[in-house]
Amino acid sequence: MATLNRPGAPDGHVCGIDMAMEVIGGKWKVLILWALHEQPFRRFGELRRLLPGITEKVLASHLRELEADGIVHRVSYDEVPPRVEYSLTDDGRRLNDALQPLAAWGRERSIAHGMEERAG
Amino acid sequence: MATLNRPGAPDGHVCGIDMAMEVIGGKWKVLILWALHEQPFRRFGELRRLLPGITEKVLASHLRELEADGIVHRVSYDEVPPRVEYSLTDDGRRLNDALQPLAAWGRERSIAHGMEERAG
DNA sequence: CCGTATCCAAAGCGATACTG
DNA sequence: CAGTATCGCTTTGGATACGG
Repeated sequence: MATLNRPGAPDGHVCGIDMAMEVIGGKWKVLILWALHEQPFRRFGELRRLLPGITEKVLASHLRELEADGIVHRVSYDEVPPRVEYSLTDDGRRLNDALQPLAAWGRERSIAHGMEERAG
Repeated sequence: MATLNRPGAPDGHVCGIDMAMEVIGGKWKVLILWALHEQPFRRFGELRRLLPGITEKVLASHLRELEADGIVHRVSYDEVPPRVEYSLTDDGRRLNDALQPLAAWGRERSIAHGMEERAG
């Protein structure tokens, strides 16, 4: 024992968190999850509008990675103009649920820091 | 509504997760938290041994960032040879607690993937 | 023992232009 | 509408050597 789960560690898989971090590690990924969990599905342009500042390249690549990781489901309709719908898989919904305590921690923290600023 | 909490978004601070991600975003940070939560404190060299593959530079800089973020507490004893003890702050313990559902999700996932490999 | 200093490689991200 | 292609920058992390 006594080592954590990095590749090369004698007895890895102790805490499981870095597996999760690899999935949500991209700069915008948790925000994509959040945007998807509010609705049954979202279209590409809709996500782009919900994430001001993201580029098409980054949105597309993050969506492809989340799809490869089984977090996001993609349905492409063969129409003109094109229509593509993104949604969370069951595992994606579980991931999003598991993220909620972390979100709550972040919110508490931003409130506390806001109070500091007003006090200081 | 309808936008998330990136800088520049009209009504940020909706989900709070990216604030948390900024704190735990470094490659080894969640592992450092995990290593610290098991004991009241850990010494520098102890952490280095617990995290096989991490370099001294990265460990030191991650610890300094976590300290600046109020997650880790550092106590330096003026002795020869030097002794420094790192521990979680209260906020660090809360963060670690908030990480547990994510860790559970990651463990379930690695189990599921292991079964796939043995089946395929 | 507990770090810092320096340099380098790789990844990630952003800007822009273009396509089916 | 929903992407892909290309390029360059910035950030991050790794290797190694050295210092209090």
